[in-house]
Amino acid sequence: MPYPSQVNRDDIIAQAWQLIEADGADNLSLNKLAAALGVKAPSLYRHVANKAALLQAVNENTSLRLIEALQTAAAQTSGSPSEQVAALLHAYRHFAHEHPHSYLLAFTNTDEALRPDAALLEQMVLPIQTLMTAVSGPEQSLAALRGAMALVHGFVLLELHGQLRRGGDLAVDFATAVQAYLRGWEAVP
Amino acid sequence: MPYPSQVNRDDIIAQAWQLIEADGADNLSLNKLAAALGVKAPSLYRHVANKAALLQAVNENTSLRLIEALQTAAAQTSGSPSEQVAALLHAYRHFAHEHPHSYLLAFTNTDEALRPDAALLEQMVLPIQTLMTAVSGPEQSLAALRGAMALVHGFVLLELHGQLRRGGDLAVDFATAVQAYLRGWEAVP
DNA sequence: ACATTAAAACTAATTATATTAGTCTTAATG
DNA sequence: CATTAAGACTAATATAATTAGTTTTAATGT
Repeated sequence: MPYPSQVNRDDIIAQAWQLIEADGADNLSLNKLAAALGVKAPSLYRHVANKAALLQAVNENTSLRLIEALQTAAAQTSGSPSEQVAALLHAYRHFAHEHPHSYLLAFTNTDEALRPDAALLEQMVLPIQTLMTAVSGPEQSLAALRGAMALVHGFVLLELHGQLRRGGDLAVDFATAVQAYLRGWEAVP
Repeated sequence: MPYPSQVNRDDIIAQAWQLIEADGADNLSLNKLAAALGVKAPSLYRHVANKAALLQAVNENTSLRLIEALQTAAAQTSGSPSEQVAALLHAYRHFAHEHPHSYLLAFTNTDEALRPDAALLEQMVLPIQTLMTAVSGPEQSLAALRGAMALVHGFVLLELHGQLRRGGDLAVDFATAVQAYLRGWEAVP
């Protein structure tokens, strides 16, 4: 192996993840990343096609972690289907709060190439979908799932982007909104 | 006045808005913008402090247009408070679909300095807030408003970011989700 | 008519970043 | 001990934002 320092693809992605967690994707340059790994920027191209591919790998990492968090939460939840959905939506929000920069990079990206792929997204929402179907019935299950995801995702983004600045307890308001939404599905005419 | 071409701050912001509408903020460079105005990039600094200030002005423009769209919709709506809220949420979504790039730039921004200010945001949601209060009662009106905004904003972003790719009619699913949410508030125990 | 001023353009330079081309180092292999 | 190839390096290029310093020209005052 050449030269003192040595780096592999996984190291690079792990380090990128950490820098993004700390400072956000906007503040990640390949120079900084390389420096953190004790290497110069061009060396990274030995392991990663380009910055987009790197960020895509970071995003896949984020998706996998979120999937894991939701599966864990699903395994630990009990109660009525509605209560369990609520618990998963809270777990989802909790993840976003724990990893705001990674969450934003993974799930609010204009760049087609950086988006998590469809299969991963499906796997991600599967636990919620299953329970939601029990709440809404199978006919409307996709609409009900989409509404649920919109509600959490939207709430989280409004929080992360600083658009809920009028006070009050955001955790309580989130719980209240989720309950209203689920109650609406239970009260189908 | 000096030199053949001449440009003022409003021209610059209007042109930036148009380029962003067409191609997204990621594809706007000061070079392109200046060229579209028949001028060189450094000339822009005579009228705008820097790129951030320019984008901030563009975002304010977007907010004002959205405010106008919602006020117009509010003026034309009739029916029960729930029906009127639903109509406003549809108008909101419609605006986002008509102006996806501008919407994303204005409302999904990590950069503190680019965010629409609090007063403008309040003005924006005021028509929705007023009606929502009639649905939820005044006690819970802030939570109810936040949930409604989260639902639309989240739904729109999932759409714009290509995360609802499993078919079905998204307009119908949106309407369905909104109805469920509002029904939930009407069915408060 | 002419000199002055000031707004607003310009060119040239600086910094940062991603990326490519071409070179050097060294561990492993024959 | 020679060769090879992975993986580092330096140097160079292109694009962007931004700053410094210069030039143009309309308007103003004498």
